[in-house]
Amino acid sequence: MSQKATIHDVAHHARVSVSSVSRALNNYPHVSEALKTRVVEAAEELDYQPAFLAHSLRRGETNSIGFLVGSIANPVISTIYEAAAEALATNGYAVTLVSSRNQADLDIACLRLLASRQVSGLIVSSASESPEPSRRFIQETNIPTVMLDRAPVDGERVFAVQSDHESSIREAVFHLVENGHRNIGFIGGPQGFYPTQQRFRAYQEALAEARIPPRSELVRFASFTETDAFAEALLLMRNRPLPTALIVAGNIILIGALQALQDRQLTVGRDIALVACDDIHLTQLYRPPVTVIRRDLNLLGKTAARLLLQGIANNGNRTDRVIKLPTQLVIRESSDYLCDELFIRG
Amino acid sequence: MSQKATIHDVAHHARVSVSSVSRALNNYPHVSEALKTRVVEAAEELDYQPAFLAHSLRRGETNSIGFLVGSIANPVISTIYEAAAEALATNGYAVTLVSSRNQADLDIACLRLLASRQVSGLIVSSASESPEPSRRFIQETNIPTVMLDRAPVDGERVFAVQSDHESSIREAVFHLVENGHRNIGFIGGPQGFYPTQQRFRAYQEALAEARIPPRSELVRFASFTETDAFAEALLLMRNRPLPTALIVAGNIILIGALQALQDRQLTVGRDIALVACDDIHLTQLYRPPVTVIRRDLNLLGKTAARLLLQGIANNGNRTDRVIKLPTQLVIRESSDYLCDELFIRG
DNA sequence: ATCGCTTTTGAAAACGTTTTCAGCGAGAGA
DNA sequence: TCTCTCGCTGAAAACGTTTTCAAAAGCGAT
Repeated sequence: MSQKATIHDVAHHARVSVSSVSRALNNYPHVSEALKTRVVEAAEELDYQPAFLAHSLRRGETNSIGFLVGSIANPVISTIYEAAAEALATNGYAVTLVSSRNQADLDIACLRLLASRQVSGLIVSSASESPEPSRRFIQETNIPTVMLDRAPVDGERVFAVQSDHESSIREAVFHLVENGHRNIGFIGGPQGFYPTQQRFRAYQEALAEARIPPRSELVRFASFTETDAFAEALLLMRNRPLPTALIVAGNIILIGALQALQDRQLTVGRDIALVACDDIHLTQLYRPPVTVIRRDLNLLGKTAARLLLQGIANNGNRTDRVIKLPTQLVIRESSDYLCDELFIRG
Repeated sequence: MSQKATIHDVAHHARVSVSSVSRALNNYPHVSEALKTRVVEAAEELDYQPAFLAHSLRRGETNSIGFLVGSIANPVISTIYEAAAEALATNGYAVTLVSSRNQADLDIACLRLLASRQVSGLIVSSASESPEPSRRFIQETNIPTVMLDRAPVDGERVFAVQSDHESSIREAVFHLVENGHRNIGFIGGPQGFYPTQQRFRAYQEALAEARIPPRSELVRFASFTETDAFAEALLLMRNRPLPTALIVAGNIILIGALQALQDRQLTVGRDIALVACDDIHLTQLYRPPVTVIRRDLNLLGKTAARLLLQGIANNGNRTDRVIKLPTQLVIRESSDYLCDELFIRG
């Protein structure tokens, strides 16, 4: 009673063999009612809990999945994590979380760690700009994997769940153009970062469609730190022409951008229109409230978990490989006004 | 090469016994240089990685620690997590994170899950209001545990790292009193929640010291959701007298409180002075910037990791049981003005 | 009664390590 | 030369399960 009871103790207590105990407790066929009840009673009496390690070693499956993030301090990621982890937990999986601290070169080490722990599946939301080694690793290790907001890797059992950044960015650009803006700035994350690529491309295409010539002085890319975003935003504000509107592609970037705007004494919603990505608390509470491209982070996490569980169960059969979830432009005061230049030009 | 190489393969390749391979790779004494180099070469050639499960099963130690949180979407917790996890990772530990979703009754299930995974240590930052079963469980399971901002449990190897909420709350109260406030409100988390208790007690004591009679109409407690905090804050604002200053004990609570203030058309820094806990991005970017009780979350996480590692290594020897980290009142515009009533009274 | 089939059970192998135990040389002391 | 120690190595046990294999038991049909 003081130490952990093993399956042998249960077998001894119930006066049966260990194999019978295992069968009885795992609901195998061909085990008599009498034996089963005796075993269950004995197990309860001894408070028997199967040893996870021995179980997994023999079974070759750990019932745990690895979650790789760039930083869990990012509220978007932590929300997705929370949703995915809940879904996974209800299916009996524990999740071990590792953070690469937004350092691309640490990604591969984190993946190796998780693989060496023999996780049954992988959810990857790392921040690598040039994920070649990681991609190859995932590919050849063949652990069922779902990538969050990344281009899917070629591989038997690699899935992806993405957000439809493009359509909402386009919508945002048109919204700004309609309000008279022609100098629309863009600050994104690292250029190799998939969501940044998607958003930037949509931004460019929408501008072209609106017959507004692109100006490189109006776009900047930052790393994942708010200090860097702050610096890049300041640089953007030093250029001429000054943007009358700004699309900020990322919630950490938004922090830096807002700092920069305050630093330059620019009033959001009057001097400059602002559109941000992801509806975090800050965007709602900021004065004026900031226009935002919203997505259902909860759904994103749940979908990732579902896809992964399917991938684990289906054992490589063909299912949907990548799912793209919708986004939604929520217009708030930060951008809901007519640009001065509209009148100047008009 | 296609499948994983086992220690037997290495032994065969190097023409030695498996036991020698194990000894050579684990730097045991009494192994000749010649044999060692041969083994190491063979291991590298086969890209041998010890099977985690077998290793842990035999060794009786998983080199992984469990982290229980109420919600990882709370930015304070995720920051602490990030710091602790980094320190643990550099010491060779992986951490499996489980969230009780702020439901006290789920705490015990989460702990059981982690215990069944045979974690080597535990960091607990759950939100249980009445953690009796959890406390008992931790106590009797005797896994080295550090509790974050909780009253330490009695147990051989249970530690705690806390923050000195009291002194800064006192300081905050005196700061508000000096500025002429006498109706100082307080909104906290659940009453059984340790940090709330500490903060509320300090609030009461400071008021008493300033010879301001306590008024129950000025204090409210909320759960961990911002919607509940919003509701409680609204209730507080319906009472009379209206507070001229408000201490908000928690970052999630702050969200709800700010929503309520905006809802009631009260301008922070003019109609009402605001002091919040924990310096998140929002508090710096809000206009006016909000006065805050800051603590070094990074240090908190690192300290927890250090304490836990000591607890695991020392095997129950006496070390510091609880460490209390300093906090710091950072006065910003949200409270840095004189209260109107000062003049009315004066 | 014997045979064949099905259900039920136990013994033992297997998972991949670490650790214990014993054996084998070689050199030292008697 | 014989023993004793000491450094090194291999065989095998152990960790706690699951799974395979074989055997026993029950049972209807020949």
